[in-house]
Amino acid sequence: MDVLWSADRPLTARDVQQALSDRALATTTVLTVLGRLERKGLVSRAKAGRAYQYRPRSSREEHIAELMRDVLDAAPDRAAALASFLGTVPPDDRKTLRDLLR
Amino acid sequence: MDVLWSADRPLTARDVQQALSDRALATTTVLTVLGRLERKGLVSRAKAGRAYQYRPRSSREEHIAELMRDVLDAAPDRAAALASFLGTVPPDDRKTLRDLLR
DNA sequence: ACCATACTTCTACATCACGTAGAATTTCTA
DNA sequence: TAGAAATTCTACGTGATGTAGAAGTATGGT
Repeated sequence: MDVLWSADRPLTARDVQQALSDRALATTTVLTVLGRLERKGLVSRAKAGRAYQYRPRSSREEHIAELMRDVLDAAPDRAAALASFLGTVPPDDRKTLRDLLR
Repeated sequence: MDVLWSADRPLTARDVQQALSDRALATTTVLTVLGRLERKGLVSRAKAGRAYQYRPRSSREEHIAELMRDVLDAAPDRAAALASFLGTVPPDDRKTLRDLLR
């Protein structure tokens, strides 16, 4: 996902493999992972010539926001959870939120 | 964790087992899980007579807040993640946050 | 039109977390 | 001190994940 999120265009498996060349992954490994990510709805793919091109279904930040929401949804007392959250977060984040909520 | 969080006092393994009596878990099963939770820092225990008593290290809401923070920490652009988060959350939550930030 | 090559799919294996519990050991308490 | 209760150690099945080989399919150049 990091590779796909960092790219500004859809990537083929080979592109991803090259981006991770330090790990020397087999092509099939990359394909397997991309396939699993697709099955989980994190990426979509479209045929482009001989290969598929993969792109993230949502941005990294959207994804993170969704994860945060999922976590929050486990709270019986959402307000208390949010209060605690504000407490553990750096002041900058509180300022960001204040501005966004205006 | 749900059992421990719902209790207003430290619980022994037997207490937990009884609280989950519908699942008919073996005592050792409960002990194993409590031990793993302790290893992960989610609960602490203190000897009380023959048995240990377990209690959550933090409240459910504190725990949830920490998880949210962990997720947020994975964002390179925290402000964007927070903005997205506010967008996926119900209006009530936004109001809660507005009030808390005042 | 054909074949080598690139790409994909299917299958597989190791590892890890987790739910579950038996065997063996320790420790109260009557 | 003996028996019951509790803990520890070990273990097994399952599902997610990282990894990749074998085999099938399609593409592009000649």
